[in-house]
Amino acid sequence: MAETGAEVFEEGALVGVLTTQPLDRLLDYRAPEGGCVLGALVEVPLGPRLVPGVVWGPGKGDFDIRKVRSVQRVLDAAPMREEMRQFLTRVADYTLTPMPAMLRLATRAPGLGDAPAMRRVYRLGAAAPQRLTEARARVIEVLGEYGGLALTLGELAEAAGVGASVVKGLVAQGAVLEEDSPRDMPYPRLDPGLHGKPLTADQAAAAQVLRTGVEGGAYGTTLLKGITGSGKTEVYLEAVAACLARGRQALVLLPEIALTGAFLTRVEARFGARPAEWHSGVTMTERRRCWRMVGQGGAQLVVGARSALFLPFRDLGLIVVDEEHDTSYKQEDGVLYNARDMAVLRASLDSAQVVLASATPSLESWANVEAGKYARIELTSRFGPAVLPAMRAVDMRGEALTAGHWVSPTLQRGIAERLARGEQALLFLNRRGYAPVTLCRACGHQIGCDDCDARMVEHRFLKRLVCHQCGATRPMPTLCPSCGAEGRLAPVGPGVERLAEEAQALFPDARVAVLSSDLYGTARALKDHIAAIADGGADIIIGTQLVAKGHNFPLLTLVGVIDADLGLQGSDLRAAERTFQLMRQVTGRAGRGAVAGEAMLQTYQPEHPVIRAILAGDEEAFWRAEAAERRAAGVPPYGRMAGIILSSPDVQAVFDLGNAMARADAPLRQIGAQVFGPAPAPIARVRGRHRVRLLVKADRGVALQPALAAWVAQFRIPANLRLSIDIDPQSFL
DNA sequence: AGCACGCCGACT
DNA sequence: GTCGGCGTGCTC
Repeated sequence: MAETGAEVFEEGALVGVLTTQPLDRLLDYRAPEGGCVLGALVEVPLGPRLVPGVVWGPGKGDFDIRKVRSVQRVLDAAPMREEMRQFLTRVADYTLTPMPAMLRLATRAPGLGDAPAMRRVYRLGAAAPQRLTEARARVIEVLGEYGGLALTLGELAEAAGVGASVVKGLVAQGAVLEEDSPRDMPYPRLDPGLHGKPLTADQAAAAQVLRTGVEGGAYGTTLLKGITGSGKTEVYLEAVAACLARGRQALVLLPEIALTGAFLTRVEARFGARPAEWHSGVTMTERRRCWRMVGQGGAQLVVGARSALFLPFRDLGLIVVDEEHDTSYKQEDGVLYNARDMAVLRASLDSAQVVLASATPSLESWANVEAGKYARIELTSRFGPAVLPAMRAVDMRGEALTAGHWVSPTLQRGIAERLARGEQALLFLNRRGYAPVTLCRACGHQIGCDDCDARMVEHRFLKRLVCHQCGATRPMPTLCPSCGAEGRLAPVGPGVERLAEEAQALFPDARVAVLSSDLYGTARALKDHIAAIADGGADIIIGTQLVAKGHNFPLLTLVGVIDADLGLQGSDLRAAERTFQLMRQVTGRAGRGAVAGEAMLQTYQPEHPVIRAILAGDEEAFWRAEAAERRAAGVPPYGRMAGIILSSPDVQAVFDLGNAMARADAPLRQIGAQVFGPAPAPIARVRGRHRVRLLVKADRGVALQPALAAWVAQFRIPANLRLSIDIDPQSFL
């Protein structure tokens, strides 16, 4: 496993090349003139085209030797390191992604195939200028001022206030030298020795623990927990400093690119220069520079989005995953991976440390701490113990609510009180899906599926109840199966828009604002909107989890959680987590605002342990109750799940294949896994493609991926049908 | 992924 | 008789 130096293939030797073309195996080529090393980035002929690839190993020699062609050329980039090749292989195995797609992720640099971009620069020459005109003198003066620094023609002409011809004239005389230099410059050195903000004793102790970890030079993961204002960033920047001081590279992952600007400024204040940046908002030129410099060691610190995990670091010593609980770490990048988990994998291969920072860690990380896999450091607030909002449950079984309404009279009175005092109220919807749950307004009974733990939802067109887990349907009953009340069954679960309408109807004079990420084109527009609202631009705010992202609302004193029950029965596991996190974040602000906050949780199950733990504000109790729920249901992190999405313009085709897959489940039964579905996917149609979802549930510790691969391999997938596998899906609707 | 080859309908 | 539809198959 140790890297055998630089393994060299002599010219003409057979090499196995992994290309970015969707072929499921390596292709044999002959090493080019001058040979090539293992891991070399190359360009190979494939049919009529040239495609990028990586020399992955010796050739197998099982292909007609007369048809083997030669590697066209070796690209001018650092060869892919052994750790990186292993990382790609492991991520591919875990996420069941074909290797070419992994390679595309790892070579997503613009201009990779190009020769290193050069630019023409100008510096002072040896010869003295003839006929020293005023313009010529200014050029010489500017070049003198900039010392040895080379300027481009445009920069020089502008600085000297002359035309390009003046410079060219001086070049002709030899008074100014014209030369080519690489366009991609190393990033300015960061100085880990500069002094950071003074740390409290608490923070200094935490920083010391992280520093010790980094200095050990081995793998380890630490959960760094601390509420907003507890100095998490300062603390992990100390770990970054220790890493840079050892000469290793560091990576800080942020969940949203909107957060990078502020973070770069903090890095500059701490280390005296700005680090490399990697995310979708960065220009092509800058990306190329970042990718190359990371590979050459000209970038010490990268701040970026999740795809930065696939940059070609030479010697990565530390990965910080900030806001590790954030769900945007798991998203489609062509490859479905969870950046938090893959950061841990990459670090373990690179003998690097991981710091997972969050005020409200994910249950997965909490469970890993409990299991002894991660260390944990907790920062207490410098403002003293957190002040929780006054929280109480609104027992919805006793509230007079008509169908289609969600704001209980109790919550309504609370809102009226706040509005009268000129304060703000937030109505919080903690769910992601769109399907409402069917429940009895008399007793709170939720109609569940006979075969699953999931609740059933009303399908408007079919006028039947549908289980969104397994797809089973049954007629809509008129009587409650539990208490027998007639006509009290209703679909519950508003969308933000309908909730906003209801709030406006209840409070005609109030200004109602909806906060939803899909309502705004850009992150900037959204941020401005949030700032305006926080400033008092609205009286009632309707929002989903988005609101819970670290914005300060000084006027906000009442939070109403519309349906605190969602998620208690497994439809969206993280709903309870989000409710709890919101309570924490409101807490974080209450300490700073002048007025005490209040929270009302509308629930049909006030005695449920998870609800009780939220109300008690007892974090450990909440985690334990939530962990117990999930353990009992056998869902992550105590069981394993995979979602399979089939999509095609042809509805019949997706259901046919889905049903066939559900029947041919022998490979899954072998490992004791179960298949549910097919059922319509959470978003049943996307851009004209019908989507169907199957869910696979297995015990923890079984080899799920090989079984899934064997299961899927039984079928021939028609050309216009796409099958994607989502390991560890975020929601199971 | 491309881009070939290959076997069945409406055109000069 | 051909031009062309995109369904299967190959690319080292």
